[in-house]
Amino acid sequence: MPELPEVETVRRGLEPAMVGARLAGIDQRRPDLRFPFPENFVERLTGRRVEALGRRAKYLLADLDDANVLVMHLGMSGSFRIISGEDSASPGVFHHDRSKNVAHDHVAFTLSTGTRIIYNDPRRFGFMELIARSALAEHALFKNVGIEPLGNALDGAALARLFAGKAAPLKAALLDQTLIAGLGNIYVCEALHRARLSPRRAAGTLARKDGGPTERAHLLARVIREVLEEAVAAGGSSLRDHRQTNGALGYFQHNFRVYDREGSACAAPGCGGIVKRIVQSGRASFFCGACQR
DNA sequence: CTTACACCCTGCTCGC
DNA sequence: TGCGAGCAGGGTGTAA
Repeated sequence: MPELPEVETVRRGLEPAMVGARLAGIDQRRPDLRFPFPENFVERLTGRRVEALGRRAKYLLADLDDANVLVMHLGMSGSFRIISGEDSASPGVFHHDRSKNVAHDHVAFTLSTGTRIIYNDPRRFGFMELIARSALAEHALFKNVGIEPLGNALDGAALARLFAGKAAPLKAALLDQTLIAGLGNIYVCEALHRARLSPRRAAGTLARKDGGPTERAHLLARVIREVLEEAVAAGGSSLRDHRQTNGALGYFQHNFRVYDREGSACAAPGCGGIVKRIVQSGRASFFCGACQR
């Protein structure tokens, strides 16, 4: 489930349970996910206190009291759930969720508070890494990561600067994590619809000849921020993660205007177009051919 | 430098 | 009902 809003939702759900607690026990149930776990993963984590839980792009970053950072990526199918403990229900985190196949519970953290936090990932495209905090920014995982779309750095001028001269389609440019970090397939489709921009349009067309932003660049920057903020407020989108209880998690999927809505009427008032599905660089793009240009 | 594509892996849905 | 094909929210490595 994880694009920026989903990862941020998970972060907010885990934060009250994890921050301030020690990792009293770690149950690592296989040697690898997408990549091998770090050497001595269990030994290096046991007894560490979590000082903060942050997010960069689609990565969760747990600051530890030994100046290392536990970096966690959810891949396509990763999720965390919280078992028992004193914590209250938290959005974005599965509590006592029986819909998860425990065969895919790959890591379980037992906290000093008694709470257990379990990482489940059927496809195993996620991974965990331990990196010295001082080396984080220059680490291969992060040195080329682009700007945060919810930070102050994203505006029309930034988009124009990043996209100037690019022949690549807007869809590909927005998915490129080295330019803007955290957007994924859903929110790129949704943002482009809100900006009435075709996913096939060349990214460079959002910059003027002098490199400055066009009106469309300002609009796109604004709607990217808007759709991400709305999705975070909704607890992200839950597509294939069926929840038994706790309606607090992820209802932004009900607000999709184009994603996975091929054949539906365009949601734009008075448009009358039909949502189309095309494939761009191997991934589905949903858009209205009538109002997105 | 681009851009395109296969691939990693499991599970679900759809059409026959 | 069974079965294979195709597809899925991500990222990387390779090739052209």
